Amino acid sequence: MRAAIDLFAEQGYDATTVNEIAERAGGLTKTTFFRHFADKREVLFAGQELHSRVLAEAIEAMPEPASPLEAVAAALDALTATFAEDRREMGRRLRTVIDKSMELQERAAFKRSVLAEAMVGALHERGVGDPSASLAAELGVRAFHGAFARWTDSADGRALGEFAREELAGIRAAISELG
Amino acid sequence: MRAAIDLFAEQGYDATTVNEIAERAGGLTKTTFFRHFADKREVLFAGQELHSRVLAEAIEAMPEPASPLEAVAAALDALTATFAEDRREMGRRLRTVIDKSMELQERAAFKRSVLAEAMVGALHERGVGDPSASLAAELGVRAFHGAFARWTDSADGRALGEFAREELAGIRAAISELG
DNA sequence: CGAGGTGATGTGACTTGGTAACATCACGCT
DNA sequence: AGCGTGATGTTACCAAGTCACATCACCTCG
Repeated sequence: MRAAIDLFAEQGYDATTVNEIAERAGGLTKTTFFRHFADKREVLFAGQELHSRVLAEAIEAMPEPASPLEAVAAALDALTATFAEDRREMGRRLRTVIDKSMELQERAAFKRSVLAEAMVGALHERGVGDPSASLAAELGVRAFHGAFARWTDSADGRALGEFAREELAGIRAAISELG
Repeated sequence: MRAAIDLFAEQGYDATTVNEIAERAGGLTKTTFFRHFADKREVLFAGQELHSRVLAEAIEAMPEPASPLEAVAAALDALTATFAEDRREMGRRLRTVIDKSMELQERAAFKRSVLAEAMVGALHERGVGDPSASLAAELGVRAFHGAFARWTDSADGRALGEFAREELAGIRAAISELG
């Protein structure tokens, strides 16, 4: 993964070949790469099934009298807590690489929808119906996304969770102005 | 496009080759296919730049004292008006094909985000800030998506716009229950 | 009527992502 | 010493996508 992101940053995603990545990652080959990652893009998004699980479990673990948005907020707390400060720089580089490639943006959009889907499932478990469940989930994903962007761009040592809570608060406030 | 959707429905997306599509579309070749569509998936999503334009222009054309959600509602009216009844069956087949392929779902997610981005841009033009603009846009996209699904599954002759207005109303109602 | 231009298509060669079958090697266990 | 097992390599293959060049139909203009 480090080899890949380095090469993507240096030469761009399209100009980088899977063989190059494998080679830089310690003299490996294409075959080995594809044993670890389903496709070339996935090297930048691997391990997100874990994020889905964290979100879903946090929602399911929420004590009963909780509103959908409260459950989602708890899920964001659980997820953001897994992002230590030392992943911030890597996240920033990741974001700049993704921003330059439509293919990668496409995968990112899909991954966001998968995260949302995980939360929707968990919310359904607790009896939240649609469209409330999808709505709460999408707002949560949007909050996380915005928080991640601000976190990776930030210089001070504020934690990702702090940004996420701010984003969610901003969203809740904006909702009333929608008309 | 018809050849492609037929083949995808018959054999699945992965099992269908671009050469087959081109061949079925009147004895053409791979090369010609790629002159019309940027890639294999795009054959199912071509022409959506038009949708983006319709949405954006409707929002920009909205008289001044309109809330973000009112503008988005107008945009949905404009877009849904372009979907005549005779596209319903095609839409249904499109949806069942996409539902079976992760690759196609990925492209669909991306296209949704592009539509949302178009509305965000137009809302910004009229001075709507963030996160209100993104929020209104995403709700609009979600409404359209839900409406499209119900429309393609429906048997009666109700128009897509009718479903869209219902979806939007449902979303507005659900917002207050989010907590 | 014929010459040249234009747009859509075909051909062939190429790169790369991605898959599959089989071979190899290192390691640990018994 | 021998036996699995997991990670890797090799080779061959298919299909997506690109590119340069050729062809053909059709249209227009002199």
